[in-house]
Amino acid sequence: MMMKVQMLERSFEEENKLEPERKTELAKNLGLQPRQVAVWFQNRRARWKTKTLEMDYNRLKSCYDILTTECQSIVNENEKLKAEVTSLTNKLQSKEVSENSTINKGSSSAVGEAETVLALSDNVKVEDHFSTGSGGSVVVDDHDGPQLVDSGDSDFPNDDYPHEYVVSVVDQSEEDGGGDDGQNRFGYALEIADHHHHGEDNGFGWWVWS
DNA sequence: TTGTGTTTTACGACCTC
DNA sequence: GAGGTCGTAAAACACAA
Repeated sequence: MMMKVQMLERSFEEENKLEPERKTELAKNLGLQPRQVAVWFQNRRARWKTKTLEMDYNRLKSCYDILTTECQSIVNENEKLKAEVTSLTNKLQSKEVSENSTINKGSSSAVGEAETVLALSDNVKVEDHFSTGSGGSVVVDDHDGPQLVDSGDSDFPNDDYPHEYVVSVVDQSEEDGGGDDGQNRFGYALEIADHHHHGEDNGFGWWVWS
């Protein structure tokens, strides 16, 4: 009996579909009914499919976990940079105020100029402090996640961050208004997985991870 | 020994080529 | 119509209590 199963397994490894000739030959060699051989192959294919689905699930899950961690570190970095922007903006404003008071102590003709400078400084936008003039990349945060506004001269190290990666982040926040539920993250993970690990179909129905 | 969970075998219903 | 998948019942098996 054990021998028969081993032979069936070997035959299944060679080819998981059963042609009529092979079926009758196997049945003859094993002393089984052709119907039994056919049923055995049907059940074996079902078990194989269940197993591959399980493997696919585990691979996707681990990929998702990695991407979730990466995403969280990017969010943390973003928070750090935002805090830095706030701090530097405050410093700049207090410096401008102290300079104005110095001017006020001077000639009365300087008062008008100081008022002009103050008025201008009030209109300065945060983004302006980052602007490099023309063609510079600016990352703003009016959604939950970072958005690449102008990729013309981005500071993203392109070798380390493939295009698909950057575009994916933008697409997600635009589509759902910056939502961050599990489903969107999962879609994101799948997308990244697809781009990063485009292993070829090995004929067994599961991915090969590079 | 027995109750319980898992695996294997077999079958019917339905689908595809 | 042959042969595939899918869902499921029943038998066989493994194992803890």
